[in-house]
Amino acid sequence: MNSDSSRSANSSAQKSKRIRDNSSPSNPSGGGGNKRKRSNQKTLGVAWGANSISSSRKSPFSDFGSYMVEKNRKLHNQFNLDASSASHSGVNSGNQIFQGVSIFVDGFTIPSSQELRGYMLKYGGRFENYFSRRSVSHIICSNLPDSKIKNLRSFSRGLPVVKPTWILDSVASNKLLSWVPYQLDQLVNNQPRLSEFFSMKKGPTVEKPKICLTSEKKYETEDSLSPVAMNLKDTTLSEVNESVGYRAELHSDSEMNLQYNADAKLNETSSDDLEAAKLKDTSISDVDVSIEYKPQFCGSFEMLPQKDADVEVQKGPSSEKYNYAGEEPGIDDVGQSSEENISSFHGLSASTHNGSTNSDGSSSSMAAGSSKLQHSTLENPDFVENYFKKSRLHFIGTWRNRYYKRFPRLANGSNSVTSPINGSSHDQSATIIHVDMDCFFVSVVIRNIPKFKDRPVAVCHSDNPKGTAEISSANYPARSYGVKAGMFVRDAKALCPHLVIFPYDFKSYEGVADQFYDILHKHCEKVQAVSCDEAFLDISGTNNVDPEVLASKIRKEIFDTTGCTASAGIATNMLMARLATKTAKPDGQCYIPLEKVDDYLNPLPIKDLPGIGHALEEKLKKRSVLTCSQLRMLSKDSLQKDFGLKTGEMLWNYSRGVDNRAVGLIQESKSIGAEVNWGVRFKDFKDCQCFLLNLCKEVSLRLNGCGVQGRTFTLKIKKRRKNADEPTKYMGCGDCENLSHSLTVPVATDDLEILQRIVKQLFGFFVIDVKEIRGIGLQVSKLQNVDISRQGTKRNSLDSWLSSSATTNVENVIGPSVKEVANIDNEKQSNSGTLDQLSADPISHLIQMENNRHHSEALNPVSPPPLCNLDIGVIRSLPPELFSELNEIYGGKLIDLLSKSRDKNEVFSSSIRVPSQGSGGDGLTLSDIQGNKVQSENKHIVDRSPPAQISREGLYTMMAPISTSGSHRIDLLPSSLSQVDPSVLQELPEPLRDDILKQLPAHRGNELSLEHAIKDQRESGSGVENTSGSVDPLMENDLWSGNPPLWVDKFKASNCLILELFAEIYTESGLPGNLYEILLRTSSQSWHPSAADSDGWDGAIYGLCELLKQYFKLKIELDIEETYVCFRLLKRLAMKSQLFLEVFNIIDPYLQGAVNEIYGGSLKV
DNA sequence: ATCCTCCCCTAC
DNA sequence: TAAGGTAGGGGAGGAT
Ligand SMILES: Nc1ccn([C@H]2C[C@H](O)[C@@H](COP(=O)(O)OP(=O)(O)OP(=O)(O)O)O2)c(=O)n1
Ligand SMILES: [Mg+2]
Ligand SMILES: [Mg+2]
Repeated sequence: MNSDSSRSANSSAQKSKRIRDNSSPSNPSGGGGNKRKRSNQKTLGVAWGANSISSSRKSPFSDFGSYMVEKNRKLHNQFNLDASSASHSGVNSGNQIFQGVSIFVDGFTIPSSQELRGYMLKYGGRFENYFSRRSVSHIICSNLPDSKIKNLRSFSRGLPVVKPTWILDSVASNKLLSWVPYQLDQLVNNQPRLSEFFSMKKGPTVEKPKICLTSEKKYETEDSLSPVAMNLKDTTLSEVNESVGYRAELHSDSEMNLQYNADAKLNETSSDDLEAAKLKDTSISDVDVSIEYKPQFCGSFEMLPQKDADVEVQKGPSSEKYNYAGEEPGIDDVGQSSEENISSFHGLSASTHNGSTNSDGSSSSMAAGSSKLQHSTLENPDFVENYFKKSRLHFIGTWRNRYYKRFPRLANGSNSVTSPINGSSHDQSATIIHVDMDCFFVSVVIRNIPKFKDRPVAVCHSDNPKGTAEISSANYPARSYGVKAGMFVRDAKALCPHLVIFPYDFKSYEGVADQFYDILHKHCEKVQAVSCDEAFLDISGTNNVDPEVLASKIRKEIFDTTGCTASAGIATNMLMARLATKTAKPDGQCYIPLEKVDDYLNPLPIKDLPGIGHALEEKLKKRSVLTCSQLRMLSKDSLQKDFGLKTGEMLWNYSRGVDNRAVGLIQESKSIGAEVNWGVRFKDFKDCQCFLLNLCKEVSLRLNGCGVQGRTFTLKIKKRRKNADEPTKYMGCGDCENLSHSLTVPVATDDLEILQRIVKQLFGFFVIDVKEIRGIGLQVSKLQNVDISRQGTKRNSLDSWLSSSATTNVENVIGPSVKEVANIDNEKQSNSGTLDQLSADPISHLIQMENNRHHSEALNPVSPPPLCNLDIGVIRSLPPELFSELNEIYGGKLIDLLSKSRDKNEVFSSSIRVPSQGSGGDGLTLSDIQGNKVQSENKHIVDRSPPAQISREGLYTMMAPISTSGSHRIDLLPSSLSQVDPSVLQELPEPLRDDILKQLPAHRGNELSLEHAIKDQRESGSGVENTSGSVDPLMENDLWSGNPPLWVDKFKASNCLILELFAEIYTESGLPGNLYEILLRTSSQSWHPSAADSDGWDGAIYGLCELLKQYFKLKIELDIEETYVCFRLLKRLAMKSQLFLEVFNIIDPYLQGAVNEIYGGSLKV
């Protein structure tokens, strides 16, 4: 038995309908019941998530989570160790050669940074693991690549870059030598660095095949629904008779004449009745279609409102394939000539086709048995382009888009479903009409050839009695032979040798569908389109209309206008109306009043309920549920347990005739895609690439046509199942595994090139031999309107740093903050100016000014802050271009400011360590301590390992989520308030200090020591040493050291996205010391009393954001942990599609490259 | 809890 | 020969 029965409803012998292609005879669990078997072959696709496969990968970071744990543990230990040793030996005993010197070791050095660190520590200097202009006085490095030198220049202006021998020589001579002779000359060693890992060409692939194998094995044993088991069931007509007989009772008398009786239906003699009915209807041709409803045939859904786009689209490769619209849908172009050769497919084809879709010229030219691959993707580069033109499923699948184009007002217009319809949906007095054309495709193609109406007719591509072309639609005489849609033509012919086959006529379908909907809209406001031949009408409000009369009227008008019959069902909800239609067919109508619902449903086979397909039917059959009455026996709970919450409820409701859906809503589409699962055969990767390109073009055009862009891209691949037979169906896909991977990028796009890049990346996620590919699809979701997304990018420039969420009014957040800062500045100015650090951000102001320039109507004009309010550190760290621009704005005074400030660095570093000369004792901030304790092992990894050790894979793995189980999180923060730099605390505004102490009622006693420490700090500046020795466990609970620290909650409640995310990330895995340092420093620095700011937190937020900006920008090169944090932050921003670009645009270019690569190159165009 | 990914199911 | 597309709903299981 061939397992490839896919979606074709095959011959009566293979009645098994389509389970899954792969259904094999022996899985008792049934097709749908299979537990989820995920392919294990996902690889980079889960880079952003799921560490599930990390164990199967070999990389230095294969287990980043435990790595972090271990590292943090070490940090802690070392912290304690060094803290104590520093107070004893380090500070007191050693020669303070390097007093005031704070070095940052960049890149590989001889001696190692470890050794250098040792020297610094021993001789009174400082060693920074992270570069910060504020804390570092000298950069030590042996060699750096060109690009790095350039970077260094731009933002470390003024800082000496010195060779490590300076340290050694100084130690040797026991005094601090001038660093000048040791300045790094322009040598470049081109040492491989982290940044190069990012650009490495080849991703890791070695192990994928292995993974793949296991997944295949899995699949071997799975599935296996027996197609044999479930057959023959519905070939019998008895069922039908039964239900038909039953439904006769339900018919309201008035419609009896239009009814197509069950007996007749199943009877050869039925054609007479049919003819009679038809004639009857035809005779009543008094209803004329008003002109205004004449179809416009603008069918092509890819047409854009804008001209340019339109033109562009028309030029596209597939510009015409969707144009199903013809000049006249009319009852005109009949195939009179074909009347003689009733059964001649080609004869009819010739007349009906009349040059519409055709392109037969090419196909007939082949003739030569140039192989059956003629129509495959092989040897046919235009395959994609041509394929859809001839696909019926494509036609009906895309019809809705064209419909929406015709009636755009329905999208948000009066049809809104909200209150009135919702009300009526639960209202048992609602009245719903469902209308569906009878055997639509057949009806249309024979609508003007009466003599075929009582003969068995089907629409199909092929008349070949041995062919595997599918029947699209069969008329009712044909159905009496058992011919059904989806069946292979050879099976249909076997059942009904005289079956007449007509070719497709998509243009006419389109035209008739337009007429159909014009009529519906004329009679009812609330029309919900289901498909090109089917719709729901909600006529609940209209009191004076008899639903049955209305339905009758509509049907008659449809027939008069189109020459095709329609059937209608009337009931109190959509479910019952639809069931009624089925009963009514063909050419009839049926009303099921509320009180008849139960009687109607009880004997109804569950398969007849919409929503129950083959899978559910089989599952239920196993529970001996065949009819609705049997289904009712099951409790809702058990249904929900077995089938899921929603599905269970649906089953429970439907079996009782309950359906709460409301008619009318056109929801904006959630996804757009294109796929081809026929004729797909590749001999090599090149074929595949070409196909993917065409698919991308197609999708890009469709996105364009709909005026949307998307962020999530899903590539679907049908892969020939192992050991699967050749497909039964000619050029079919046969028995396949369905695989998919998706990628969500930060910025919505519809751009072909970007699409290609994304798809290329996605394709790489699969591990697959292209020869095994039987189908490919690309779907785009997370759609956004194109003008909205454009707006978004425009709006996103500056302010969003402080905006918290999409729903937050930017002005509410920004406005006050900016203002507040201004206030703060003023206050400080009037105060003493001792610390005016960080008050304003030149970058923001620059951008703001830009905005003002371009949009004179700028809401919040802000003039550049007074010179004295500028943060020198920030100014200095600006890239040269920005600096000079800003300098211009300030009339060249910035340069002066810079040179002046060099002498008095203290101004903006009172709470931070002072690079030179630290104010007396150079009080250790907590983060200093921390920083010094940080082992440089990460630096080693970054700077010294051969590139191969940090593969891209390692990077991805690193970014994978870390287990959040509590034990994995190690607090990087100091364990006690007493470890906090007193100077920091000193600067805290009263409210906060009070707040802190209030939070620690049990620790009141420490107030004294706190005060004491502060006092000490004031006098001698060596507070830390004094206090750090006496670690007080009672102080555990303060703002910085709680568990989680208080600041985490504060951040989470800060209404500032970035802070929230940082808090999240911290909660999951801790933060690198340097980031923590920034948090700490910022919180204290930007703390300013303000009337509008009850607890000062807003100031901290603002300050932190500013600092983060610097952080991202200043970083010479992030070490692994920092990279990790940055990635996690970026990933979250990308997911939320907020602030991503703002951050991305200012991060280190290397990092940008890496991120861009992760997003398939969708970022830098 | 809520989201996301990777499916499966359903309908035309 | 033959054109097995499209989109939404939803579930399982994992990440957050
Ligand atoms: N497997 C299928 C199902 C449907 N269609 C197309 C042809 C149908 O004519 C049209 C409408 O589908 P219906 O389910 O409404 O079927 P018909 O209109 O053909 O018959 P019925 O009288 O049962 O509505 O969609 C198709 O090509 N392949
Ligand atoms: Mg129909
Ligand atoms: Mg239909």
